[in-house]
Formats: sequence, structure tokens, C-alpha cells
Amino acid sequence: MTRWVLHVDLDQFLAAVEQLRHPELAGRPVIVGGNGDPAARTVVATASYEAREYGVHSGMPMRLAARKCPDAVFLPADNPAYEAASEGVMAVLREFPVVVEVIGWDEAFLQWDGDDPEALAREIQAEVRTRTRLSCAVGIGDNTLRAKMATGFAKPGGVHRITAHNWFATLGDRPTEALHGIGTKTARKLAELGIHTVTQLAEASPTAVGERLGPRMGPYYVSLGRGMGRTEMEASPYVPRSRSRETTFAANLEDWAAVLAEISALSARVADDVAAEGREVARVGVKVRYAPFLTRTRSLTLPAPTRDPAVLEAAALEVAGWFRQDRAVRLLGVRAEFVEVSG
DNA sequence: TCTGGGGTCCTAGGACCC
DNA sequence: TCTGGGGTCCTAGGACCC
Repeated sequence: MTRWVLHVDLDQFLAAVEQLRHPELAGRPVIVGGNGDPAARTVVATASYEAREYGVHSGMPMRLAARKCPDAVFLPADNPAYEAASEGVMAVLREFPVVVEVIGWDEAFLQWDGDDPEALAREIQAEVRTRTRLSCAVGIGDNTLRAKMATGFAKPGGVHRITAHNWFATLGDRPTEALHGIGTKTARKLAELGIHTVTQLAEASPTAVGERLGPRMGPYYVSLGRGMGRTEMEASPYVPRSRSRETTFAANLEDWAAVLAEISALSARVADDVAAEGREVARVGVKVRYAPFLTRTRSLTLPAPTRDPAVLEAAALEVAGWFRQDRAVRLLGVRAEFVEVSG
């Protein structure tokens, strides 16, 4: 028996859910994001495979997506529907003799001790398809990172295995940015240290990288290069650290009174979320994005933890008062940080 | 190409205390 | 009178991910 980690990743999840409940959209380019307005100031959440053929992908500005694929069907994001679909999939996964750690609507890690992980992966794919009509890719690894990286080779709908045996053969020559956890900024800093590939990162000195990228992050990045990851999954339900609400306005706010009105509205929504959570808030933060794209955040530790909506609103308004008020505002956000729970 | 919304964790500096 | 080193909390910002 060997310990395996399986990474289950649903294919084009949001678009797939929409195509299932609107069968006439099957086979058509579907783009989900924002309020469904292709001219809105937002980005693509998920594009169906048909839309991807036009060069549309997640994170792309919606207007650009509309230009690339004008005949696509544009749909607003319907989060409750995706949450429900996700629950259905996770319930199927939990019926297998595995430890399931949910890491997003469309992703989960599975911990399994056994001998034929490919067979298990195929069974899971078949069962998920039968019960939910959704298709998924499964990455197999000897830890979370390798399983997650394997999924990239399994999409769409396939199975792929990466372990210590083929880690460097598969990824050694790839740029560091290919690794889950390394983005553009970090890749650039690593390049300044002469580290361009996964193999170079694996062979780098953790201390030297730490001097440039931080005492914890430096050694962590080197461990990513070596393909290190967790082998124990956490099945206990996720406990959020914070709740936030934010809005980008179709037209910038020029008037500070309007800003304050929005802050009040956002804090009311956050207070509702907090109440649903049944927990107390320790800190309140406000985010302001000015035009063209300058973002500032300020926050405040409350004198005493609370879930009182009036106190949360007063705190948000106080923090909002610390910002400069003479520039057009593109986005506002309010965030509540919960009192830490121990254990 | 004019860049969402909802999150997490890390870093670094300053305040404050012993 | 001047100075130390360590620990903890607070805060703003950065980076990354789905």
C-alpha cells in the first residue's frame, strides 16, 4: 500500500453547469462572468471550451472576450447554483474511501492509501459523471503539489500521474512560473538571482533565496522546485478568517457622499454574512481603488469584538474617513476579520 | 487588454513593554 | 543618562490562488 494524493478538478465548471441547465447552450461558446453584460467592467470567470478556441480565458477583461468571440452567450455568475453543483460533486467524492479536502468550488484533494490510483481515478470520474453529468480531470501524485501539477496534463477529462520519479523529467526544464504558488512577480525576482527553471530552483540555496524573497517564502519556493507538498489532507470543514464585499462601479464615483453611502451598504452586506456565520469581528478594513487603478487599504482593530451591524458600519465609516477624498473612486470594499478560533 | 470578487498567507516597520 | 535586546501587537502592502 502506498499513500497517494488525487487532485480532482472539474472541467470548465461554471460553463458546464450553465450548459447542463440550459441544454440549448451545449456545444456553443459560453462565457460566464460579472453580471452577464459583455461591456461591463469585469473579467471572465469561466469560458467554455468552445469559447476558449477563440482565445478567451479566465481572468480576461470581458470587453476583450466580447471582441474575440462576439457570438458567445454571455451569462451572469450565479454563485448559489455553482455552490449547489459543487456540493453535489463533493458528496460523491466523500462516498469513496478517501479523505476529501475541498479547496474550491471545482477542486478537491483526496488522500488515499492503495495500489492502483489510476483505477480509482477512473472510477471517480465515472461516478461523478453519472451522478452529476459533470466531467473532471484527475491528477495523481505522491503529494499535493505533484497531484496538482499532474492535473495540468490531465485536462480535460483525463488522468495523469507525477511523482518523485518523473518530477524533474516532466517539469525540470519548465519556467519557475509553471509551479503552483509562483506568479509573475516571484518568477521575475528569481530570474534576477539567475534562477529560471524548476531544476535551477530546486538546486538553489534556500538561504540565498530567502535573503531576496523573505525568510519563510524563500525556502518555501525552493521546496516547490523540488516538488514537495503535503501528504495529509484536512477533512474538517473550512473556517473562514474573514468575510468581505466589494464592488467596482460601472462609472467612477466622483462624490464622497456617494462613497460613504456605498460603504454603509457594503458594511450592511458584510454584517449579514457575519451574522450568518454566528461569529464576532475583531477588525474592520476598507479598500479604495481610485481611478485609474491605485488601490489603498486601511483597517482598524475594534475596541472589543462584535457582530453588531451598527458598530461595524460606524467602524467602516471611520476608516473610510482616513482616505483622501479628492480623487475619483473605481472600487470600494469592506472586510471583516473574525476573532481567531483556536484549534 | 484597461484590468472582478472573494479569499489566504507573508513581510516589514513602528509602537509599546519588560 | 543613555542604551540593549526580545517579544507581541498593529497596520499597510504584496503576492498568489480560484
